[in-house]
Amino acid sequence: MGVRKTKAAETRAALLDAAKDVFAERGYLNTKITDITKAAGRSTGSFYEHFASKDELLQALMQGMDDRADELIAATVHPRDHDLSDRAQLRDHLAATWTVMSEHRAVVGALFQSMVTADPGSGRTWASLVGETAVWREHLEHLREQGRELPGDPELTAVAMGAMLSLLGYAINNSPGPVPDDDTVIDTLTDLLLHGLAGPDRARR
Amino acid sequence: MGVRKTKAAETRAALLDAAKDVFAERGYLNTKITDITKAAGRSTGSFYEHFASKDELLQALMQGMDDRADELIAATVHPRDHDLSDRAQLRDHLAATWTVMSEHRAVVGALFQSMVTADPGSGRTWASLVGETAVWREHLEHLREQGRELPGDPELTAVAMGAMLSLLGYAINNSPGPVPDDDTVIDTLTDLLLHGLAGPDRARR
DNA sequence: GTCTATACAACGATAGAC
DNA sequence: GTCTATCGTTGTATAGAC
Repeated sequence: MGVRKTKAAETRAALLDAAKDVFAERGYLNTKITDITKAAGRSTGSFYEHFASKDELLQALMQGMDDRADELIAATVHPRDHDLSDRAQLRDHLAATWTVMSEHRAVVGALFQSMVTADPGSGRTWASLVGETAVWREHLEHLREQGRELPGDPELTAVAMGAMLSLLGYAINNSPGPVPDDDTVIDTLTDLLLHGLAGPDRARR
Repeated sequence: MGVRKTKAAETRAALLDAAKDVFAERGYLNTKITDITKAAGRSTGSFYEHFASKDELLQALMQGMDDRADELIAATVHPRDHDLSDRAQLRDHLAATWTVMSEHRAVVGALFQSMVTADPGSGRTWASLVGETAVWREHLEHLREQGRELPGDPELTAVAMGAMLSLLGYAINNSPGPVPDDDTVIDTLTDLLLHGLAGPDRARR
């Protein structure tokens, strides 16, 4: 790789990196282009050499996150047979999602803001949740095909779970005060989603 | 009430009403002051005679919604003893929340956008969820005092439930495509939160 | 109280030198 | 590719007439 390309790549990387910091601090929507360039030590004009807009930069950040997330998911979870009604497997899935959200909270937060800000008529929030939870939906469909009774439609159930994780994650990751630690949250969500409020003993009562 | 006060009240009401329509159409964040005044058939200057800012108008809308919501909740739900692990009672609580969100989706959507847009460091999302789910938390604490095992800390559990309802409601209320109807959603959420993915029969397997 | 007209600030985006 | 300087747009908020 030539020197010119290297320098350009460095600037691009610097902008992406600075954007993450600034997004974490002020939020995506409140961040101006100049906030990013200032934090990166570059000029306004230079920004547009690499990104057409703030939104395009966000897409690039998301791409980088997805790449690593796919690795994690593919490597950690996914034994060929997945049974979300098995405690260990459900917990693994929730933990994987939660971990990704924690490790990339700046990007996740930015995407969340971007999603919620979209034109109401676009249905982007629903579409986004459906996409994020596609794997869970497939697992639930698989369970249903095996004759297991589920709370309801697999897609709706998966989306509901995703909604819970997403907004709770956003709330916790952006809370300054005392907040439950990751393991506590994951355990609570696992039990809640596995056996509900009635708990595992209900049939014996 | 004098004529002058009446006219002023009418303009105020017209602005509030128009704001709801415009928020529903474009979303709160994408709505400009002039969008509201135009829809209300009033002038820009007149707006500031009644509200200091768009945010203050939103607070007024929220106030009006809360008043009616409190009526509904107080009247419909709340037998002295509340048991969220009782299917009918859980369903009533979920249905009440869901109904309020549906009937006031413009205001709820606006509040949601406003909440998510807030400075990340403010912790407003977490605080807001805690506030909205205070009643559920109390019910869960009551259950725990009676020796019932719960998935986890009552506040965390209640907030998780609220997160699920809030984001799912936002997604569904702003989706143009085919989406599950209210009863289906409420039934699914009830079963999911009552018995989880494992279902009521787990102990017998 | 309500209107019209406008001042003013903020920000996105580009032009042109280096 | 990167910079400085600047244009143009958009939206908030106010001034002053009625």
